[in-house]
Amino acid sequence: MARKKEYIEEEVIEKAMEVFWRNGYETTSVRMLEKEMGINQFSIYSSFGNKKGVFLKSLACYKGKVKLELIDKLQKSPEGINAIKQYFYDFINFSKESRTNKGCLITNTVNELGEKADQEIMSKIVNFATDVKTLFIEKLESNETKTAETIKKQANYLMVSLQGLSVASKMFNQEQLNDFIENTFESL
Amino acid sequence: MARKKEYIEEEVIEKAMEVFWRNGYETTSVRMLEKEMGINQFSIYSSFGNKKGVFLKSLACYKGKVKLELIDKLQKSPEGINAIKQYFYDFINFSKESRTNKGCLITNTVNELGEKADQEIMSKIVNFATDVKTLFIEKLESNETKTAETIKKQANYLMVSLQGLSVASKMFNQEQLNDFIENTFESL
DNA sequence: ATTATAACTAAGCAAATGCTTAGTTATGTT
DNA sequence: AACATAACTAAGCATTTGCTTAGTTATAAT
Repeated sequence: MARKKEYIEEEVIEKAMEVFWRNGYETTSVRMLEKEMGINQFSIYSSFGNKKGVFLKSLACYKGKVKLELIDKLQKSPEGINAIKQYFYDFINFSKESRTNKGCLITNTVNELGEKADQEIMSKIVNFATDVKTLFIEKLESNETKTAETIKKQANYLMVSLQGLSVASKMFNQEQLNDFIENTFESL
Repeated sequence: MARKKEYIEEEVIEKAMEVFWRNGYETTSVRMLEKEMGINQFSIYSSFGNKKGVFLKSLACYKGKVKLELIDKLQKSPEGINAIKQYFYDFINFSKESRTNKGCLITNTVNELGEKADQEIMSKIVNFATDVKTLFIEKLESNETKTAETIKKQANYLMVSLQGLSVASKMFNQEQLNDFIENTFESL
């Protein structure tokens, strides 16, 4: 009946995600997306509605990538707290682009948009954070001597620490990041 | 000989700093600065050269404000590690604007611009971070049982933790932030 | 009072922003 | 082969971006 799409939406969104990850939401222009995604603006708007639409799909794509490269490994690991520690180390490599780091797309977005972030964007972010925290709690529960209160507190601690790692990876060297991770898990 | 300025540069820069702090560098437009600083674009450009010039002065202003409201107190405190802990708590209030937090302007900037930040901006940021870290080291040294190696590691740990607190304060509640701070200082 | 100087106002510049739309091309069904 | 449909190209829209400039107004030394 009609012409076929010359691109695969999942494929071009992966490219878009990379751009947002590198540059942030506001700094990424539709022209940049056009170039990196390799499709015309018309196609972008007909597939994803608007710039925010592209970003929302990019967040979903990021989530998928994190699951595949980080979450699954953590979930499968027989270790408790050490598995989370490994997750911290893995995250650094995950976010590494050449010499420096791009941080975490979620953390980047929170930091950029803060409270004035769009509803839909914010709920996707909170959603993601909750999933990670839940998994951390599961892993912390493998130590049966800890009370529920302790586990809750430690999960909060780890979540904030992870945010710190994301930002710090952009300006601190590997040694400093290692010092951070080692010290972070010393008290747990 | 000539007309007098109708504004005080230090005063209008304080306004500019607030805008950059709230919105980030790229998202802040010269029109926004014009409105908030209460002076015409001509005056902005004649006093500060360009947008980057305004930002550099804003960073200096921020540094002064941090010194006055946070650093001085830390420096004067007779306590060691507990003074740093208090610094963490004080920082949260310092960055608080109504309900949510603006984070730390320095951290915000690192996170936004990352490695592609302008030379001058980056050196101002590194400068600031070094000063804070030096002070942390001084405070850690008040415990004479710690080796230089331990102190170095703990200072790195605290610096990254502080970044985490900055970002996390934008989306986490007070209880979660408290859990973080308490746990952070547990191992020190 | 005249004059040189600099701070002001406001209009305007090219380029970039997010998004749209008129017109063309390919595709599967009849 | 003809047709309906949707994906394509590319030009264009109004608005905003950082920055400039022509023209006016206030100031202080002469």
